[in-house]
Amino acid sequence: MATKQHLLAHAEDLARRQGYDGFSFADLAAGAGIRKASVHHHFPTKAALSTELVELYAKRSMATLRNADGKASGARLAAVLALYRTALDGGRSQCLCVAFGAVIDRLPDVTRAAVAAYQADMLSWLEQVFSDAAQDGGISNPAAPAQEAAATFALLEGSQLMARAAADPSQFDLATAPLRARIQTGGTS
Amino acid sequence: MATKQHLLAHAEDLARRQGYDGFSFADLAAGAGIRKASVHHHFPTKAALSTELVELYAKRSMATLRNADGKASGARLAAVLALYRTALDGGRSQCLCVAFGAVIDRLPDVTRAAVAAYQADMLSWLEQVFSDAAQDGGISNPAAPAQEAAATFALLEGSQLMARAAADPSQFDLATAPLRARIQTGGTS
DNA sequence: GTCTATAGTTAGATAGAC
DNA sequence: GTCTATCTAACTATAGAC
Repeated sequence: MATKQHLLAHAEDLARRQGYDGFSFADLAAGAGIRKASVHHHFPTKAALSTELVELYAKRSMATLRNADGKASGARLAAVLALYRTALDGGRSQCLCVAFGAVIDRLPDVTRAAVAAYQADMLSWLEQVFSDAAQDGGISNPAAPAQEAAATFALLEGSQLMARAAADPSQFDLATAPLRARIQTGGTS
Repeated sequence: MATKQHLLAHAEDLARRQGYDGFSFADLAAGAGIRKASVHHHFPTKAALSTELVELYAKRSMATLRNADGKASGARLAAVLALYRTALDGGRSQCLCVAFGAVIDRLPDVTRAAVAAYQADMLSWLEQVFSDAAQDGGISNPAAPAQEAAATFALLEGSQLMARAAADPSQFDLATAPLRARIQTGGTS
């Protein structure tokens, strides 16, 4: 079981940095100190491995966000900003669904479905945040929640992409500054 | 020369949809009706081909934007929104630098530099738009131009990513709606 | 400018021994 | 659960004939 966890961790790291076509069973085998054939014992196909990767990533991400449930809308928006800032890892990495989303056409059907599900969950969670913001005033200038959720999700993914291409993680902070500025620290506006 | 143009066009299409590791000399050869070795006559290496691809893409994109130079800030912002909406091609494709940016670690050095240059040009152009907006009032609620430029670029790239992962191009419009709503059609506010 | 032929490497996946 | 061995296919790239 420890081997499987090690394989998953290494696979996630490689997949996030190099993309779906950028990691192989050989890479994972080398990382775990076993042979390629042994990796297939834990994950029959790359499709199965990738799907499990996305599902675990989604579960972990949503669990992190749900820790903030109950807090005011501004605090929850700050939480999702922190989640993506952390995932950037100083420019070393990015969200798994940025890496996989960019090559969505290349993914096995099951993996593509897992990416879409992750995205739908995120959007739904964000929509609730902006819906609550209209009540508690925790975020200034609120537009329609569905628009705000989509715009926020796109901004977070795009900011990671931009920061990494520029090899400058501070670009993430620059791009998200206007959104962060909308968080009302004083509670009800 | 016609063959080279055909190879470039096919390569761009594949690269944007499938990513750097998702297209091959074999694909290009098949598309042009020639052999793999013949493709190497036009482009010695994949690094050279990819770099030329990015440079041509950047040149074409910037030329499109410069057509709007001289117009008011709001019209120029609308132009860049249209550029990315068009590049999405109904969900069929995406900006070349979204595809390549997501696997920036995998790119040859020269190609990575070309992607970074494209991004720097775009950010510089956007910064001027928001800088002018502070004067002509063509965009409401203007924050610092460098922040606005970064946020806009990230939003455009992220919106493409999101729309394609959701297999729903209207998600691009949803995500960009709040930004579009800031364009003041009446000229000076 | 295109071809055949091929080198050298890597990929995902399987069979069957231990 | 890990191994050796192997398969088939794909990859980038080159040499040299036409």
